[in-house]
Amino acid sequence: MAEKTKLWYLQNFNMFMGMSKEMMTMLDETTSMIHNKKKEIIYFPEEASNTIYLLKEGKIKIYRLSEDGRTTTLHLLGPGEIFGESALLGQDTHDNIAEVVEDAVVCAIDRHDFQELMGKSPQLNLSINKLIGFRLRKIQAHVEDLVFKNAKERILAFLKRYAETFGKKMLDGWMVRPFLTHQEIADLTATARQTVNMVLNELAEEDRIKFTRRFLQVKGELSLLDP
Amino acid sequence: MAEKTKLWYLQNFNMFMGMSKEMMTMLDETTSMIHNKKKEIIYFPEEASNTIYLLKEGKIKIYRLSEDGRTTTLHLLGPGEIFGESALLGQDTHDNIAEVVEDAVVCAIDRHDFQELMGKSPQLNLSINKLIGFRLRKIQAHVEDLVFKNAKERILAFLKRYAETFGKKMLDGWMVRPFLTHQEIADLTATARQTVNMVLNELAEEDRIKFTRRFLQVKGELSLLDP
DNA sequence: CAAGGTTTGTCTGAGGACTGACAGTTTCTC
DNA sequence: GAGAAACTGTCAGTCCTCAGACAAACCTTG
Repeated sequence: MAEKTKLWYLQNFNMFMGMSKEMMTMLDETTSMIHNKKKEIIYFPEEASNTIYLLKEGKIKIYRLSEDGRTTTLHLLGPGEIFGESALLGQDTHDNIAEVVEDAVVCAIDRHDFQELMGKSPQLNLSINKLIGFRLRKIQAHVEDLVFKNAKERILAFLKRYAETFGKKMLDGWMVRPFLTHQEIADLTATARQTVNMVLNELAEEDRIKFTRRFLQVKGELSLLDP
Repeated sequence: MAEKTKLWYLQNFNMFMGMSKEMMTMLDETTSMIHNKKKEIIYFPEEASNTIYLLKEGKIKIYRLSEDGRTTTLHLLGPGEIFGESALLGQDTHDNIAEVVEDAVVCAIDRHDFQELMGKSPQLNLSINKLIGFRLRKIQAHVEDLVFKNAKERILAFLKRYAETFGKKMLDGWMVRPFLTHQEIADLTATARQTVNMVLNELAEEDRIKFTRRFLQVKGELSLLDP
């Protein structure tokens, strides 16, 4: 794949659609593009949040650790999403961990620069509001899942969303590549690794999905993953 | 208690601190003050979200119902808080239920009027951002509690927050009045009513709290409620 | 390509917390 | 103030899902 320029990335960011040329230039001048390898940590809780990140390629997870070392993942983000938004919301430190799940390209923008931009562009302001609204809705749905659904239902719901968000529609179903480890799915659904394993094999048994370490294939419409 | 005027309420809303007199007047003209009785529903999911609400007095809960009639409460709001904010976040319908828990006085503002105000006042814009950030943080903490804590710990954590937020510090501890029903606490902590009952009696047994249907008293510092 | 680390597959036992049931209290309403 | 409705208290049984243990398969990195 040909190397892409930062400007190319910025221009293809939904959020910046309809932004004037001057502003794009300013944006281009004030951002820095960073390549991150899997397992790299982008920020920690308590760390000062002076930067907004735009995810260009790869996947990032936003998660938390408990005192005794357990993990729960709040968001799994893909290309086109923003993170580190605490900086825009009146907090001066992060409260989650952001870690690279798949090698990523990220644009970093200083919070002040970004806020200046926001001040000048009601467009951008609106986009950010929408984004935060979306984030809020997503996590409320997560709470709902945690409370109302059992382990199997949560895993199914997650697989469906995952395929929907990151997969490609094929003639005979959906294909997502690469796939996650069972442990990663467990962290995303607040279940145990063994439970994920069981559910996944059950689904394969029933011929609803096919999976290896490398890919997940849903053998038909995503409604196949409804409970 | 003497009746208070709408303007009085508006002026004492943190969010509007530092707002010009003209804007306050405009606000006063475009809002309507509503008194709501316990159990009244302010909005439903799917309902168009054309209004922002400012809670002046009383308590409101924001919650969800499952298909089979179970309930989980996402937020319990007190005076000074805003709700119905979906309208500001690019959604045209609500996705939760808002219900009065304690007789409430609410100011309703049309979303367009409010957005116009926001456009004119960066102050207000900032306040709203902070508020949304706060909301986001709160619900992330809720997820963390759901995943990492067991039922008893969740109930303890809730009681602590509840006393902190709504209680008064006394010579010998904290007093909150009125108290919630066990079922309401269960809905807030994703536990069963019977479990709440058990934990509450256990705490009273240990002389850490005292409670009736009318009040909750914490017999000392709030750290008494740490697990 | 060998060795070590990581991930998957499977089974078993244990326990936290829910459900249901019902009696006893308190509060509300007419 | 009486009756109904709502809430609290308690117990026993059940079940979901987690935790632990270990072998096998797979990947990756010198």
